[in-house]
Amino acid sequence: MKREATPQQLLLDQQLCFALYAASRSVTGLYRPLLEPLGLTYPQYLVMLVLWEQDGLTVRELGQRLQLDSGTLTPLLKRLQSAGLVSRQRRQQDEREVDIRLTDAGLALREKASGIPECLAQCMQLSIDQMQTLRDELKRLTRQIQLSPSED
Amino acid sequence: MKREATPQQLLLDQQLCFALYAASRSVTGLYRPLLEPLGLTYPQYLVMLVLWEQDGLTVRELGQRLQLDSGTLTPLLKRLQSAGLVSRQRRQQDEREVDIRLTDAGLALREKASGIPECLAQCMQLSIDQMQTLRDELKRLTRQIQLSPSED
DNA sequence: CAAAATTAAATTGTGTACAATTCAATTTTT
DNA sequence: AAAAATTGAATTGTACACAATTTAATTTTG
Repeated sequence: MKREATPQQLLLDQQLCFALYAASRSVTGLYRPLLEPLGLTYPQYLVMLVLWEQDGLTVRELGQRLQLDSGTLTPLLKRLQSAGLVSRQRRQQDEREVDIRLTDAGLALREKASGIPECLAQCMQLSIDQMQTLRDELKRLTRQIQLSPSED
Repeated sequence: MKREATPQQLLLDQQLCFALYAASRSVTGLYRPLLEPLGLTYPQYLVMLVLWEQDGLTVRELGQRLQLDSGTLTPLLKRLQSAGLVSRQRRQQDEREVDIRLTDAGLALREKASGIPECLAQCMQLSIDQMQTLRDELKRLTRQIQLSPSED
C-alpha cells in the first residue's frame, strides 16, 4: 500500500496548537521547583494569586477569573484548606455560594512567593517588552476563541 | 491588619504564564468538538499526528517527540489500541522497546482529520503569518526553558 | 562471563481538567 | 404562595500529566 506524505497542515511541527501545549507544560515545569518549597502546585498558585489580589471570592468568581469549573476547583480548594492556606464557608446571604478566604498563613505566603515572577522571567530569557507582546497576543487569542464557542 | 497592594508582578493579568496556560486550555477546548466525531482526545490526536508522519515508533520516541513520559503515554496508547487505531508490540531486537504502529483504521482516520487544522485556523482568526510568528516564538520559549533545566 | 549499571515500559500515587449529574438554595412564574 | 426554573457547589467518571518506583531486558565492567 502506497503511503501518502502527510499534508503540510498535519505536521506536528507546523502546528501552533502543539507549540502552545508544549510551551504551557514547559512553563509549568519551570514553576514546579519554585513552588515546591511553598507546598503549592501551579494551579494552586494561580488561585493564591487571585486571592492575594482580592480576598473573599466565591468558587464561581474564582472560576470565572481562572476559567476553571467547580469540578476542578472544589477538590483543589479543599487541598488548600487542608494545607491551612484558605477557609471555605457558605455565605449566609446565599447559602449556595461558598466564600473562599485567605488564612493568615495564606496571606503570609505572598512574601515567600514574591520572588517567583522575577525568577521565571530570568529563566525565560525574554525582555519585558517581548513578554508583554507575547502575553497580549495570547490573551487576544484566548478572547477570540471564547467569543466563537462553536457556532451553535 | 493593613493589607498591602499586590505587587505588580504578582497580578494575574500581568503574567505571561497564566496567559499561556489559559490559551492552551482554550485551544484544546476548540479541538474537542472537532475530535469527538473521531473518538479522539487532543493528546491522542497528537500521538496520531506523530504516527501519521512516521509510523512504527517506540513509546520512548513518541515521548521525545511530544515531551511526554511513559506514565502518560502507556495508558493513552492502551486506549488507542482498544479503539483499534494502533498496535503495541515488543520489538524482537530489543524486548524492552514497544513498537507502536498504526492499524488500517488508524491510517484511514487521517482523511477524516485532514480538515481540522484549517478549521482551527479559521476559529483563531489569525493570518498564516501571525500563526507562524506566534508558533515560532513559543517554540523558542520552550527550547529556552528546556536548555536551563534548573541549574543543578 | 558474571555482577553491576543502565535502559525502556509499566505501575503507583497525587493532582489537575472537564463533561455530566446531583443536590440544595434561591428566583421566577403562574 | 406553590410549582417550575435557575443557580452554585459538589460529586462522579474519564483522561491526562508527572514524580517515583518497579520490573525486565540489555550493556557495560571488572
